[in-house]
Amino acid sequence: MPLIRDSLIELIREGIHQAQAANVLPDFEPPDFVVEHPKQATHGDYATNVALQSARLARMAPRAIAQAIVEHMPLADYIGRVEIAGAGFINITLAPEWVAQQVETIQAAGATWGNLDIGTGQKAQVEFVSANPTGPLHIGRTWGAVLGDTIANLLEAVGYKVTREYYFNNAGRQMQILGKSVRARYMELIGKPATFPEDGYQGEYIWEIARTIVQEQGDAWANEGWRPFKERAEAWLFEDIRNTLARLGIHFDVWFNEHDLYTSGAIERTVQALRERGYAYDKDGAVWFRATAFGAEKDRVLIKSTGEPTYRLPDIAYHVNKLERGFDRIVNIFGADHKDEYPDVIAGVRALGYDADRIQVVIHQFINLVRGGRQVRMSTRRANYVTLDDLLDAVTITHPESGVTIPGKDPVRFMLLTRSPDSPMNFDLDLVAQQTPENPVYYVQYAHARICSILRKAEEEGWHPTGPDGWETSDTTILTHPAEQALIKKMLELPEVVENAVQKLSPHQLSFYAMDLASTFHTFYRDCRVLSSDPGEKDRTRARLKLVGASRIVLARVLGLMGMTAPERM
RNA sequence: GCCCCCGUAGCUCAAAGGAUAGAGCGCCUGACUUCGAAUCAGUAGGUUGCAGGUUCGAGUCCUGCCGGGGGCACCA
Repeated sequence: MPLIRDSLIELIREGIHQAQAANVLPDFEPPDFVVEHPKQATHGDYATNVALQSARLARMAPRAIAQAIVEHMPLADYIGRVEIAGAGFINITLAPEWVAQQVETIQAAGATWGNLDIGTGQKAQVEFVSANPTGPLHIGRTWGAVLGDTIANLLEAVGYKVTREYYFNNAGRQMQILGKSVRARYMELIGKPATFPEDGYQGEYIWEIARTIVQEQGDAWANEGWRPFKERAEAWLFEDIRNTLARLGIHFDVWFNEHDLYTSGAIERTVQALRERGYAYDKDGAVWFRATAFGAEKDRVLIKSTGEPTYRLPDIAYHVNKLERGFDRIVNIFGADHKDEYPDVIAGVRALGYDADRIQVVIHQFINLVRGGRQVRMSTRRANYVTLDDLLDAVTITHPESGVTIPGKDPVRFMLLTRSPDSPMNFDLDLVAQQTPENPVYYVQYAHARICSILRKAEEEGWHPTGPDGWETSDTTILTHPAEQALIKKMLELPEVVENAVQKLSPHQLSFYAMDLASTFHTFYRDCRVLSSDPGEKDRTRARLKLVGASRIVLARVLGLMGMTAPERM
């Protein structure tokens, strides 16, 4: 079934056509118009500004246009009332009987509720995190991690076959410094003279890696250069990064290694192809990319006069590789520091004749770490950062009474998903430390736990979902109470929220929807007693249990899309 | 100097060019003998950084300015 919103747009377009055919409206091309959920409940469930948008084209008063559209648009079974209001808005209210019946639809869809057929049969790839293995993941990386994983979840929900990919640079100078840093600590541990590199990594983890090597090798590496230390450190850090990401609920399908682009010859082929097409040339001993051919201010160096490629070359080769793997849609999650870089990559891909429109980039701003009211600048090199592991430890809470533990990924993911990626974020460590149960994260989860509690209680009292008289088979058309209707309508919005979030690559809409849904459920809970021992209320109890069951499905689904747990008790 | 993002309630943040700018936290008031009070109902809190412009209509689009962040490499 198409989205109600899209279906309404069709009906309205048809209304315009019919009115034009009847000469009630003059001929004009219907403008782009929106069908949205009005802020005010008295304005119905959906509203459109089509008449206002058409006023100039039709040379008529908006209200008169609205009148003509309303009189000529076909009705559907889900439409209850159509009204003209204000300056010329058309307000549409859903039919209560139809709404009530939709509980059945949601129950039948189960865990697939909210899924759409946008990318069915297509392959998508999301590249995110992609931090170089020079240290543990810090808080600054967390936003990209959560954004990428949630966008991947959303793409899966709309039908794409999704590959989650982590690209890491293990060929550059930073890795060499890492190796030298570890080597220096190692030498110190086995009592050999060593000088720590001036620009070395100062974190405690360098000592840990060195101690690991001492355990494994004793002093056998005393005469080794930095290379084996770099190899061992890289492996150690990857283990660490992988574990940290797993705690966030993130699992990658592909760990793409920059080094492979060299060994496979992809780098060489990329330069060659650019040369052949006239987009690469030699100057001052370096190889340049003709970025100006694609609107850039100046050309960029691909290979330095020292013979080393700049980051641009492997990045272009990598994206060519992605496209050759046949992805229909490629999403990159970058921090704001890469904002001016990716146009070069896109240009490079385009220069080689590939369809760069398949590539989308989500840029997120930086996390501004605040402690004691002051900004903390993060730097891996100077070991001035808060690790994601430490953060996850700090926000994992166990409720003293129930003994239920809510993993740290829940508040972390939720918090990051209440921000638009465009908006810079202040992350106050003092506030994180004094986590309270009043956090909206727990508000949403509490609604789910409360639902589970009702269903448990129902079970105890003999109300079963299946079997003879099971509530899953109940007739829900009696659910006409305003709180029941409001709850069902809110659940019906999920597919639209998913569609919006995918289209705008803005997963933060999920968290606001989740809070809204939880709130609507809590209001229903207050107004509508579910379990009744009155024999005359049997049908109502069964129908409401079906509604509660559907609410659980939708809440769990949203939490799942956000990568959070849906606790049955807390 | 040039380019990009941001500026909305005390704080953290939402808001397809639409109707009276919304949540959460915090403040204040009330509600547990009843399916979970991690809840609910209510109060207070705003010149959407400033000044112009476009539009029937601007937090949203355009111009200028102020403030914060990011970039402007033969670093990644």
